[in-house]
Formats: sequence, C-alpha cells, structure tokens
Amino acid sequence: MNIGELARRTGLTHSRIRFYESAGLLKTVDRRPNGYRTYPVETVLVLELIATAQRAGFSLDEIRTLLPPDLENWRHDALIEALHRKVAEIGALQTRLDQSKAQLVALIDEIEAKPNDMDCTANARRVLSNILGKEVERPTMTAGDVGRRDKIKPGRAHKTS
Amino acid sequence: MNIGELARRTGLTHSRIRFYESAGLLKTVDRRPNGYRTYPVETVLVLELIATAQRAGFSLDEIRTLLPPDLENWRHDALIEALHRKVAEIGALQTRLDQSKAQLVALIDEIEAKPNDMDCTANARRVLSNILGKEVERPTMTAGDVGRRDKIKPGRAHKTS
DNA sequence: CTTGACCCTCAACTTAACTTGAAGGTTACG
DNA sequence: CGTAACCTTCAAGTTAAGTTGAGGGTCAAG
Repeated sequence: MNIGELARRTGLTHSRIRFYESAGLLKTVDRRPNGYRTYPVETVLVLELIATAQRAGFSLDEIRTLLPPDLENWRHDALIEALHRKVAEIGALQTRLDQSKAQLVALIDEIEAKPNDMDCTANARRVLSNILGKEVERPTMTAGDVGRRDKIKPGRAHKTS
Repeated sequence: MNIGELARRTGLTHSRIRFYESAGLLKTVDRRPNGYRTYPVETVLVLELIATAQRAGFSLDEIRTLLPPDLENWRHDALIEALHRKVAEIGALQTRLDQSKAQLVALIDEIEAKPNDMDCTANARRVLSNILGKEVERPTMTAGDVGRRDKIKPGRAHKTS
C-alpha cells in the first residue's frame, strides 16, 4: 500500500511516517518503479506498536533498540528488562508528582490560612519563608540601599555587590 | 552583588541567570558604571522561587505571569487559581501514568505467561494481538506476498498497495 | 491537455530551557 | 606588564519529535 493509505489506516501523518523511516524505526521500505514507497500490511501493526509504546512513555530511541527486525522475533530478555525499567521510571516520576502535588496543596492551604489580623504583605513573607525554608528579611530602611554594603570581606577574588 | 556571587549563592549558572533576565523573569537589572550587573539580595529569593516553581511543574511562561514585580505584592486570586489548575494537571498526569504502568505490568505478565506448549513466535503473536487489541494474522504463504492483494475495493481516489 | 490527488526530496522551522563559544572589556595581584 | 578571574554581548547550538514549505514528478479522469 502507498503511504497515503498507511497514513489513513494508522491515523498518522505522511510526514510522521517518513520521519520514522528516516529515524530507523521502519527498516528499508520498498519502492515502486516510480519511486513511491510501498508498504506491506504489517507496517500498520508496527506503526501502531510504535504509537502505543510512545504513549507508554518510551522514546523513539528506546523503541528503536527494542523493535525487532521481524515482528515475531523479539529480543525477549532485553524487552522484559526495558519494561521493568520503564515501570520503575514511572514509579519514580509518580513519587515526584506526589510530592509536588502535596507541596502545592500545602501552599494553597497556607496562603488561605492567613490569620485575620495579619496583612497581606506579612502573609506573603510568612508563606515565602515557609516554601523556601528560610528566613525572609523584611525590608527595613528605604528601599534602594539593600545589598549596597560594599567593601565587606575584602578577601581576594570577589567583591560583595 | 555580582552575577558570579549570585550564581554561587543560588547554585544556578551565570548563563541561566542571564537567560532568566532576558526571558523577563528578572525585571530590569541594575548596572554598575563598568557595565556589570549588580543584584540586590532579594534576587536570591526570586531565583530560588523560580527554581522551586519549576520543580513543581510550572513553565517559565507560567512563572513569569505569576511572579509579582514586588515579592510582597502577589496577585492573590490568579495565584490561587494557577495553583489549583496545576494540582489538577498533576492529577491528570498521574492518572495517565497509572494507566501506562498498569498496561506495562500487564504486558510483562502476559509475556511471561506463555503456555509451555506454545512456541515463541506464537506467543509473540498472542501478546501483540492483545496489546494492540486486534487480530494479528499469522503469515501463511511465502513471505513477500503479504499485502499484495490488489484491486480490492476499486472505490475512487486511492488504490490499495 | 488540464486538473486534482497523489507522491518525492531536502532544508528549515518549531518549542522549551538553556548552553556554548567567540570576541572582547575590567579588575586585582605580583 | 602579564595573567587570571571576573564580567559583557550576541549568535548559534542542543534535544525530541515532528511539521512546513518549496519545488517538482506521477497518474487517472474528463
């Protein structure tokens, strides 16, 4: 079949299919005398497999190294190992996401838990110091002089401000 | 302070800090007579805040629209809303990851659950047909003729093969 | 013979978030 | 004075996974 029909059957674009070929995911494609690419039916499966693997989080690079030249001759051990690795990777990502989410939720709570008698500015400082885990100094003197403490620590190789 | 010390204090690279400035995250930076950038101490906080927000999944674009010109004057409502949106986004991503992970685990099981009396080729077909949710025809005749069924459905505008 | 639907190649563009490099000014030390 | 450690700008490179466009063949119908 021509690339147009393959595209229709798989839902991919022409350019994407050609790109996969150039990326080495599609092993030498046959040509008709006029130069048109011609594909065997299995190619539909291969492309669907690629798309599925991508959705599962595999990069094209990973997919290329795992895809066998022949759909029925998988490198069994490497495949199983890659699947396990990917599961672990997803797990790690989930852990990070759990943390991020918890942090965001905590932040929301904290912002909304402003004591009635506290003004917004003070609350901003309070929240800020909490999320960054450090003291946030309140600007005391006329703004513009903050950080203008020159000549402190004349130790070699770098000045402060 | 100079960019070098800011970099040391935040753990970011010089180039990254300059990049943030050019990306509009750092509002006009003061210069010394010699052209060197000079930063007030708060910049350390701003940069740490940016890094933290990034870790939580915010893009620089999002961060820019949320960062107030002044660290103590947040756009409260927009911020809260953005935080809620991000939490929801993370939730959606987690759902997708759960699915991917489950699919991968199922795939591993399936590959390893090959009946003793089935050969690898047949198992590959079985597994393949399961993950793609369709029948995978076994190659019957001499390979090379598969998909060469011409002239079926002569419907206008595109030929098969 | 023209029109329209196909197909081809190859280079350049896209996005995000930076990095790298070239070319050069500034400052401090010895 | 040299040199090392700073700092400057600006352009171009990086990665992934494609997309877009220019310029040009092919093929069947009317």
